[in-house]
Amino acid sequence: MDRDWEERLPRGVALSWGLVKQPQRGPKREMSIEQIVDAAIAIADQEGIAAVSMNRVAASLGFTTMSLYRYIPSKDDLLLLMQDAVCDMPFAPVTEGRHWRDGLREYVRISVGAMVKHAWYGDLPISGVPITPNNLQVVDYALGTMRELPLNDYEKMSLVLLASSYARSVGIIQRDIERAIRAGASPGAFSGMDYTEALRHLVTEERYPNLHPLVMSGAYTEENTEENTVGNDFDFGLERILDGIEFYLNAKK
Amino acid sequence: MDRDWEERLPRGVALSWGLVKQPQRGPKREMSIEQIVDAAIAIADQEGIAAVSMNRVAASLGFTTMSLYRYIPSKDDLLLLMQDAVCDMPFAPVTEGRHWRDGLREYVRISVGAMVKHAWYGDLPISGVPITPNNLQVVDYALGTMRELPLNDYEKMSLVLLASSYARSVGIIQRDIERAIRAGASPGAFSGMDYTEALRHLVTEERYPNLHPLVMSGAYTEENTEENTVGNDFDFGLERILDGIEFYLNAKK
DNA sequence: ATATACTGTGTATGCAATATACTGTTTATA
DNA sequence: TATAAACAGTATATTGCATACACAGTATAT
Repeated sequence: MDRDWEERLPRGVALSWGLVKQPQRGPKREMSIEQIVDAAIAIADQEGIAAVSMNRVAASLGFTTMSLYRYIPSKDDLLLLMQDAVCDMPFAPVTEGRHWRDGLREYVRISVGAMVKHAWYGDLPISGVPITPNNLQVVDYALGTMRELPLNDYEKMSLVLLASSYARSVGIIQRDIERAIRAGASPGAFSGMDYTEALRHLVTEERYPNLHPLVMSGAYTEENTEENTVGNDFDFGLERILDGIEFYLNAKK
Repeated sequence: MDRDWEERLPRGVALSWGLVKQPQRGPKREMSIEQIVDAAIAIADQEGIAAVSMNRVAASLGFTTMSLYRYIPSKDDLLLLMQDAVCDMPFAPVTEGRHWRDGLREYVRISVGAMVKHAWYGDLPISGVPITPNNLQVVDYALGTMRELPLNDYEKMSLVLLASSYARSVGIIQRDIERAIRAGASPGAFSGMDYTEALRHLVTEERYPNLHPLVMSGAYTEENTEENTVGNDFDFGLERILDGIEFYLNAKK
């Protein structure tokens, strides 16, 4: 009955698992961790992660700055909880006969969606392997898509890493595109578009022989064309990942 | 001869391209941007990105805090320059007959190496598509590995995104592993190892049916085994990416 | 009943980024 | 060559932040 392992967890992580003992005496609490995290997320959604300060969050709930520290021991822990909260994603329950490719596609699609909805998510660093509950739920879902595949644990983990890192990158770019559109860019003018002209001057053929043609054609800054919608572009990489997995599975047989 | 595009660049980006005009009059400068960035990187390498403050950097060079602002307009810009400096990577010059798979492997290997060397790199968010000179050099190199392949620009960009995002994720995990080892973890005890025991209690079979077995076997927290070195594990995902590309190339023929 | 563990608050500290004003220096130009 | 303009590094001040600490009031275990 050793509970040593609880103490070894970082405070914020312990909080995320609900491992911090509820107080028995004293006045009733007027807030909750969930409430605080929700308030912080609301602020971040509207004004960016930089607008999230302990003061700001507390004020938005009608309390003083220091009251938050009765619930969450530090701002870093608050950010951790925000991160984990975003990982509470609406994955469809796994249906029986679903193909693994469809499952992984769904996984990436939902992940990207969450990152677009919470644009600040990509601004928080990934500190290491997920160890918070919702984040692990995401990993569990991803693993679930590969349940029937003849792969060992290490292979599966490696593929989860592959898919999730791709989702993150795509999520960041998608977010930037939506930001640019929302900021009033003409529809069809995208992400790096503000810099397209500058890059055409700076990315010289001599110094960037391989990149140069892509900048000139507009492919680099993701200008939309008839044959190449951004969405298709992103799907392309995902399909290559899936192809790679499929190829490996076939080779194993 | 319109130079409008220069003004439209963010200040830090303009700096990274050396577009800011050198002063003509006044006293000789006693520092340089390069010097400042190097000093900041040295601090970050030793004590982490949190230790990098304008005051700290200036003091390490023997100047006052405010003197830095004569060179770099804001701390964010300094971080941007640090990021770009790390992207000055020692890619081997492209040899003629090299196979594209070897090229992409090299690309990922060097990228991961840079992230391990500068552990803080993964703590800086990716703000969007690369637009600084060294970062673009990295992109150029990655594109160069695919020079001979019958792919259009969008396909190539998508694959660069795929490879670089994988490199970043692996780099972060590798860094964590090295950190843990350096922090005195027994060799063979890795990344999430401090939390392994906790996760064994928390990741229940009911709630995490797919993840549970991996946590129990130690595969999730990357415990090393005879058949599965961490290095091999990381290589695995990369080979699947390469397989996916190869599969696609063959299908096109 | 009362000591204890808690609540939210008010105040204080220290650090960080950065604006602004200052003194002294170099150079273009009148 | 004189001198004004543009710059260098500095000193000081402002603002906002995270957070420690002490307080007054409140619920509960003993």
